[in-house]
Amino acid sequence: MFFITTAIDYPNGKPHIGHAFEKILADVLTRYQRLKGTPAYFLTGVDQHGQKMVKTAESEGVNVATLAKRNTKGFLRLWEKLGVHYDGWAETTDERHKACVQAILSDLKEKGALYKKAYAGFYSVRQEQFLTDRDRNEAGQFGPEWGEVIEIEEENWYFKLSDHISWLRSAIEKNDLKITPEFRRTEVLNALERSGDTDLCISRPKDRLAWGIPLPFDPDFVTYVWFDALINYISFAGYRKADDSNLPEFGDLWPADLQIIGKDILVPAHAVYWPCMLHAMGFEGSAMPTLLVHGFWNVKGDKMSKSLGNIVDPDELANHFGTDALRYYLCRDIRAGKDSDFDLERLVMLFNTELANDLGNLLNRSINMTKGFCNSTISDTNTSDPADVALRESLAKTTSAYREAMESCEVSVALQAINDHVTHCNGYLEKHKPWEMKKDESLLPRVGEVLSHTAESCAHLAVLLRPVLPDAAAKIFGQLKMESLADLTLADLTWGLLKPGHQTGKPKPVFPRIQLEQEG
RNA sequence: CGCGGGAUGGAGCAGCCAGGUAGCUCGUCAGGCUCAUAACCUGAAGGUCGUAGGUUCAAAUCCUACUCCCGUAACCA
Repeated sequence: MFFITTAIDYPNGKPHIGHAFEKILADVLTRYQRLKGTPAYFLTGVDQHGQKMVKTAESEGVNVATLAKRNTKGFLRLWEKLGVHYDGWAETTDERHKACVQAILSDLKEKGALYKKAYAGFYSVRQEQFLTDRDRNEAGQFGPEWGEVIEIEEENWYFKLSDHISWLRSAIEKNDLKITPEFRRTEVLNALERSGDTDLCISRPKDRLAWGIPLPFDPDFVTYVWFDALINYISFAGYRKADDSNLPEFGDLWPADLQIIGKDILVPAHAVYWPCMLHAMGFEGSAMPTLLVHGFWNVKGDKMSKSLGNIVDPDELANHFGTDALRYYLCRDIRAGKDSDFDLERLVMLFNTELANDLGNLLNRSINMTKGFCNSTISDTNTSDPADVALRESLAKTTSAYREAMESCEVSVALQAINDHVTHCNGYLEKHKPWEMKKDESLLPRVGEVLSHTAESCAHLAVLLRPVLPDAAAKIFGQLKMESLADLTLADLTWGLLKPGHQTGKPKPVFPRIQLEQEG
């Protein structure tokens, strides 16, 4: 089973375009595995615990549990709208998750991997957090933004992270823990080079933060983010599950084939803490996951932020431009782990040119002419005309380039490969001009062959497009009267899907052009 | 300071790891076509590939130095 996870989001507000991108990417890669015929399991969810949630709840004057529930619904609704089909849904307030977290913590305590110690430092009462030297201003003082700053001492629980750092380094060097793209792996190794031998604080006193999972061996404390949120990847995969939990079999899923995360939580959370936690629990190098790190969507060169007020709302975009346009754009306009700029005009441009003008129009003209000139009937496509052979070669090239790109999670490159064949097909039609040929009755058989070549191409391309645009692909299958293609695997994607004599359907634009409203 | 990324025709990007006619999309200009979603096709203009050196028969691609831009700087309990 191919196991894909994403980061779990804080539902302390509405999901933005970055949240949507990550989930769509995971959805696309999951669907690709199934297209290959590989069983796949996609886990995503929300992290409902933590200080952020408590603060937001306070500022909105609602109970934190209520806030979590309400905002989680917003995420669920969006995933439904965007066609993000997950198999497992992780919520950190889930009792099954809590039980797993507590079992793990008890174990680690037994093994001596946890200890309690006191820490003294400067604490901001207003911000409810300890301050470090980095929070000091140029004058070396804690500025007024922190409010009253007092020096206090507090006990907490720590995880012996330092015991695992040298193991981690070799695990990454040996590629037991795989990190893609490559430059992110370099970054992690460099970070480890400079790492100290400090341990990781994993608790908060209950009187300071009660919204979390209590430590099973010290109920005055709740576990803090790491041993809560990160554990979701295994707790919801069935690690140490109860018999009646209705969770999957852990052995079927772990290790995760792809853990999709943003660049912000790679170091230290996912590349340091997480593997070390797993190692402490007894997971060996062979049981380490693969991390797929993506970049961010910026807006006109700036990071998206509430203060700049440039947050892009995926829900609104889907309403205005449709799910296809949004999914296509997010998959098309960002490359392997890099940042990209979100640009509405490009979203519209890419949809209109590549989907509406090129692919959509190719399908439309092919079916339309087949209907008008050939009685909607497909001809034999095992021909030997050089142009036909070249077309089939182009398709084969596209298919293999697509596969190679998808295997390395480069969805954008895979879509480019699809476009290449679309362009070839449109040129092929221009060259043969079936609309001219049909005037000569003796050429009608050839007209059928030509049109069947482009129709067959559309069938193939729609299958390849299925992971990214499942609904649009289904529409294409419908117009070709080839609904069964929705279940076809890559291995069965061979020339001759449309049999001679097959009747195609009625043409109807699959990707209606987006008309930008006239400015006023 | 360190670490990572980037600098390629008007715009956005690929190519660089495995040196050998600089590629894609959009835009611009000129043609063609009319089956099609005012879509499609062809051709053209436009780049000394950030700067300066070096290696080589040959460098966008390798090496060195530098400039500018972006991100990040993990123990924050």
